[in-house]
This record gives sequence, structure tokens and C-alpha cells, in this order.
Amino acid sequence: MAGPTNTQFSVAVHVLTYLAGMPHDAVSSDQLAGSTGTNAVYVRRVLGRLRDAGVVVSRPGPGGGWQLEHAPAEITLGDVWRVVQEGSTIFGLHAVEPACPVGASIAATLTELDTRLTQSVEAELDRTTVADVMPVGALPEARAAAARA
Amino acid sequence: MAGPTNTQFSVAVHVLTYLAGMPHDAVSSDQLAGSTGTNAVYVRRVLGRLRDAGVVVSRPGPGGGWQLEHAPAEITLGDVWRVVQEGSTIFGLHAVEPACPVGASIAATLTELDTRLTQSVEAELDRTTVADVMPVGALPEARAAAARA
DNA sequence: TAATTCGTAGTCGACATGATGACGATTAAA
DNA sequence: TTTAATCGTCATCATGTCGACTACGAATTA
Repeated sequence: MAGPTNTQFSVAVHVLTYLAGMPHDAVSSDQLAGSTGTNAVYVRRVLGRLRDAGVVVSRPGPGGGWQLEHAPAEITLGDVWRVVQEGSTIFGLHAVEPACPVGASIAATLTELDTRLTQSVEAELDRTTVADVMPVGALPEARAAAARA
Repeated sequence: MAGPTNTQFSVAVHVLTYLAGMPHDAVSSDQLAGSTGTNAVYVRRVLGRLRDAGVVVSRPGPGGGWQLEHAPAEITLGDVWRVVQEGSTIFGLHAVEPACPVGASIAATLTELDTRLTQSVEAELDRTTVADVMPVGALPEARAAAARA
């Protein structure tokens, strides 16, 4: 039983970490796609939502690209999760007939349970920031900048 | 962004709750499929794993079917989750090149994070049992039997 | 004006999920 | 012993999602 095939969260964290390592330059979608082993359109789709959420900014034209809007230590993985996985649930719910008492009871319980699980997951993710994911030792200047902010 | 389409956990909980309501009779896959709005083969696949885990028993032949192996109050949803979602992860991981320091750091962090999230989710699920999902007021005899065991 | 980059729509293949049909093995009951 | 019900499992199919890819327009800078 394979896990989820949705890699948007994983790619988002990768890209944000990359941007955290280049605090002074805008990075193009093509460059980020190369770094993550995906493609530019996909990167733009993921980053587009993060831009709408105020996590990154984008600039078109030559020398344009993407940059973090905030310091890496101020972006939690919970923030990223909420943006990227918006509206998704931890487990799926099969269709139930409203007439079935068992089905109705289960639907209510599982829905409430999923809410609790989501909160639990987000709380755990909020304990880690983008700065925590940056490679130790590499890019000392970037780490210093992250710490300063 | 749709959630997971995997309904096995949801169907498993539904079926177990149904069985908890019929403590004296074996229930056929066909009947359970009708109750869950799925089909018999699918029910057998899900219940087959739960039987291997010692949660339910099956008997072939006329009058055969499925029954709970333990009292509903002794089966936590965490037990069901561990059986049904075995090997799955909370979030997907995109492929990373081992040569990339950012990628390696991220892979390690996310893998460890996923372990923590899984534990967190299972702990939350362990707080609810099949008996807790049974409809209140309905099937008083079954609830009494669940309480006795 | 030319070049670069984002924004977005559309299409495509790969893959997972469930539904369905088929058929043999097992078991209870007539 | 025969019959019917049921599980066990395989194969196949339809559907939906995900992500790659192409294409083209808009925005911006040099």
C-alpha cells in the first residue's frame, strides 16, 4: 500500500529551503525545477499558491523569479501545509446513505476525528521552520541571514 | 484539492461497527457490501487483512460470514488504521538527488517528521474504539453486549 | 525592440483506487 | 451424497488524480 502520490508539500519545502539559501537573488522557476527534479510549470503552480498566501513574491522579466517574503525562521512547515493541502483530509470518506443509522453515526464520528487529526498534524508541523530544514554547515552566509531576521 | 480517495479505513470502520451491532450472527460480504455501498470483493479484501491481524474471523459455507474476534470496546481505530494503512505515509516525498545537499537535508527532515506525524495520528486514533462509533440509542442489546465484554 | 520570465490553459501518460465478473475451494444443510 | 451458500483470489475495466510537457500571451527589464 503506497502512500500519497501528492508531492506538492515536499516540493514546496524543498523550494522554500532553496530560496532561503539564496536570500539576495531571485530564482527562476526553471532553476527551482532543476533543483527539485520537477518542471517549471509545476513549480509555478505550487509557488503561486504560496505567493497568494504571502509566503513568497514573484517578479516577471529578466532577472525576475522568486524570493521569500519572510525570514526562514518565521515560516513554519505548518504554514506550508495549510496552503498546499488546503481542503484535503487525512483519510478518505466513503459515501454513506443518510438513511443508515450506522452510516450517519460513522460519518459524524470520522469527520470530527479528521478535524482532530488535522489539528494534531498541523501542530506538529508548526514546530519546524524552513530554517530548521536548511543543511547544517552549508551556506553559512544564508544561515546567518536567517538567524539575523 | 481533493483529499485522499482511499476509503479503506472508512469502509473498515463502517463494517466493524456493523458487525458490532450483530454480535450473535455472522454477516456475509454481500450484506456488508450493501450496507457500505461498495461490493463484496472489496469488503473481503479489507476484512481479509483485518482477519490476518486477528480483528475479525470468517467462516465459509451457508450461514457463514464475518464476526468480530474481540469486544468492540477493545478495538481502537488506531488498530484498524495500522492494519489498513500499513506502509503508507502522511505526505508524499518527491525524488531527490543524493548529491544535492538541500535535497538530502530535506529528505532526512521530512522522513523523520513523517514518523512523528504518524505516531501523533495513531495516538489520536487510539483514543476512539469501535464501541464509540456505534449509534447511540440504536441496537441497545448490542451496546449492552459491547459494554459487558 | 528584444529577451527573459511569469501566468495559465490544454493535453498526455502513469498510477492508484474500486467495481465487476469469473471460478475454484470450503462448509453447512437437506 | 448432493446442493447451495460463502469465502478466496485472480483478472479486467472505468475513473480520477498527479505531474510532465507544450504552447502562448502578458509583464518587465535592458
